[in-house]
Amino acid sequence: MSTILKDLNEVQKEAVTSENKQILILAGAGSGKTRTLTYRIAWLISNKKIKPEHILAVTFTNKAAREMKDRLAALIKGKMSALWIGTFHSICARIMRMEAKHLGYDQGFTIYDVDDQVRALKKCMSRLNIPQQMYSPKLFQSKISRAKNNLQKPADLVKEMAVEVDRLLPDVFEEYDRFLKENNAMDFDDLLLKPIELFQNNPKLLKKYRSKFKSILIDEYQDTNRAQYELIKLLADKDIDLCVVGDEDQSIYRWRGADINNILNFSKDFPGADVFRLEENYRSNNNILEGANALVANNQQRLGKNLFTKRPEGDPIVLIETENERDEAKKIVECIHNEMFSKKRSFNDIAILYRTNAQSRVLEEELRKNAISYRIIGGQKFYERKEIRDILAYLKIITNPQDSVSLRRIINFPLRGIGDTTVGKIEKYAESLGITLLEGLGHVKDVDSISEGMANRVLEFHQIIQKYRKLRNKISAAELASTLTTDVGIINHLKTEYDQYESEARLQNVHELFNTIEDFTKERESEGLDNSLASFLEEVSLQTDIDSLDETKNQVTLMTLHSAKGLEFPIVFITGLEMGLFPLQRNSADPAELEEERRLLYVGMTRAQENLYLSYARTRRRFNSVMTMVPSLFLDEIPSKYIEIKSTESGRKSASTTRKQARRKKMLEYFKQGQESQESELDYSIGSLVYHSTFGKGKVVNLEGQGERMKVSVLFEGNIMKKLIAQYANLTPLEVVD
DNA sequence: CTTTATGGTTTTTTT
DNA sequence: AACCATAAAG
Repeated sequence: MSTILKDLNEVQKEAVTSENKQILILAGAGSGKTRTLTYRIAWLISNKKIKPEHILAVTFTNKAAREMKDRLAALIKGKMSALWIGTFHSICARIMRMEAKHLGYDQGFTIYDVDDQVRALKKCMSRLNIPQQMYSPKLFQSKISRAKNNLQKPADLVKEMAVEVDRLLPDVFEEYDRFLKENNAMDFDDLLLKPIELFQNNPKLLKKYRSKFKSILIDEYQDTNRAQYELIKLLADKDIDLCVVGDEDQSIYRWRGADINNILNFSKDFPGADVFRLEENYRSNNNILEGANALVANNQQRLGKNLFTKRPEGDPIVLIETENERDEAKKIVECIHNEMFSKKRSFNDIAILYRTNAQSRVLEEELRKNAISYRIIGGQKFYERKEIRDILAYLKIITNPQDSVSLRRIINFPLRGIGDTTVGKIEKYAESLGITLLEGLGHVKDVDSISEGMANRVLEFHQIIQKYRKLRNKISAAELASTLTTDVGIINHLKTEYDQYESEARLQNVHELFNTIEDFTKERESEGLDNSLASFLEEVSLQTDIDSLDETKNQVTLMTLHSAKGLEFPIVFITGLEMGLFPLQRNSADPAELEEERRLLYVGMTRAQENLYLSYARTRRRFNSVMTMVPSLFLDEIPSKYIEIKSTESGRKSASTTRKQARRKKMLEYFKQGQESQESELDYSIGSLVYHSTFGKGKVVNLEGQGERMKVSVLFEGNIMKKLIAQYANLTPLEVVD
């Protein structure tokens, strides 16, 4: 172990070997915080003789957990499978799997994601006779989630008369929780709340876990919310080691309930705690780091620190000024080419970051046109694709027969002639008897007003589900998924209901899913861990996009700034630095939110090791109209001595002071009148060539309608004909050929 | 009763 | 482009 300590600097070493019961490590970006945390765990095991099964380590992503586990295994050459390491959500899910019965849940409970939650809420609203046209289920979803994150129960919410939605909220909330229980389901927030409830009501169990986890370590502490904080307070008794690591300047999840005060007040919460500051940055060149430091210095809510680096000055930060989002994408491609040729970089070294997922499309198109291979994190996730969700719904109802949300999703998919009305009748019948919807299907013959033919179709479906419920413990999860998918007719549906192009893509996704299930079960088996279907579904529900990032492929990475947290790249592009977009419009009014946007940029900038590019566009297509954009105020907060401007045309390089003045003036105008200015710029003509991001090159063969409602018929390569609505299709005109 | 066609709406970030 | 709600068709 002593040899290992050589890899650490003085402060890191002190933090790793501190004997204090409570430790706060304030670790700036790139200061080796994950390293410190990993080494502390190694030190606890090898020097303090704490067994891995007595250590609980919380990371922000599953990927981080996996990496830390691997590093540990290499460091101390011990078996790490007994170590409890994962995200708050996955650790809580694991606890709940074991203790579910104490809260009246079955062990096979389903985890509802936002989509499931909204479906559940719709059902609850109709039970309460609340019209969905007037109140959106999504609004209730976010309000309930917020309440749960703040540890509020329905009764804690005041029925304020001011807003109608808030008056209805407690009732909807209560009904929703009841619904989840009936369905043996928990939403994301419940995963954190239920263990708290469990520990508060069951001192014996709390004691059990307190003696299990002798040492608790938490990464990214600045992004913990109230519920997570409460859980830590419960578990981290006085004689338990608690070590938290974080950076208040990188707190970017306020909107999700994260409370920056958790880290700001740690020393008050745990008087006598040791505080260590890791202030040497090993990642970024000096220009980048100083630029980022200057930016974040504009925030009030921070403990303040002096992050420095011994690395070289490096190249200045490059600011790319562009005309519009397409121009922005083209300039970025140009810069990528430069980097590739002049510095012999590979695609792997490059990340392009943006504020909103919607910005990725144009970037993707340009990259594709230029044969630059890329991967995209987030946006439409693999497990959220329709065909995958449908198969998962089948698997969910097989592991949790109470789950009516999943059942409703697939009862008529593929189409088998069982419509809403029939389901409604059976549901009513089931509710009156207090049985589950699935059981109700079995008794469909007892329901009046359902015809014999219909009842037979329902029974046929019921039998197929029962058949696989019986099979579930006899054959492997992968085998079950694949035979089921064919058996219920999904494969056939995918083959026949889509054109060739789409059908192939979707079938490929389905096979990828089967492979994933197989890999998962085999890996879990070899580690001697739970490899049931339920555990696979849990893993899927809690997976983040970043978790599937495969760094071995040579590709440019595209993702949101939020997803980029914790990563680093030699070259980073941050796009769309415009008022209203970054900082995002609705966030700039509230000073606290503006500070969070600033931290988000800080996080983005500090991902870069050697080269950092910032870009903005003068006009941008947003919400279906072209808007005039004003450069982000954040650009003025980075001192110009760190910046080199790469202007678009005519070398319009005014002195920076005049530029600033102009920008301020424009900003004022912007705040006064909001933003608008539309241009209609859809000019396609019959015979012109266009490019589409999924279908490729094609030729316009017909036009219908005018202006916003114009429809374009395009014949794509491979004789695929598509009729597209011009304003949404996002077609790129190619050179016109006569 | 179910299926299909149509039109309107939507986009902030995510466990 | 995907999703929903609604209306008309089968």
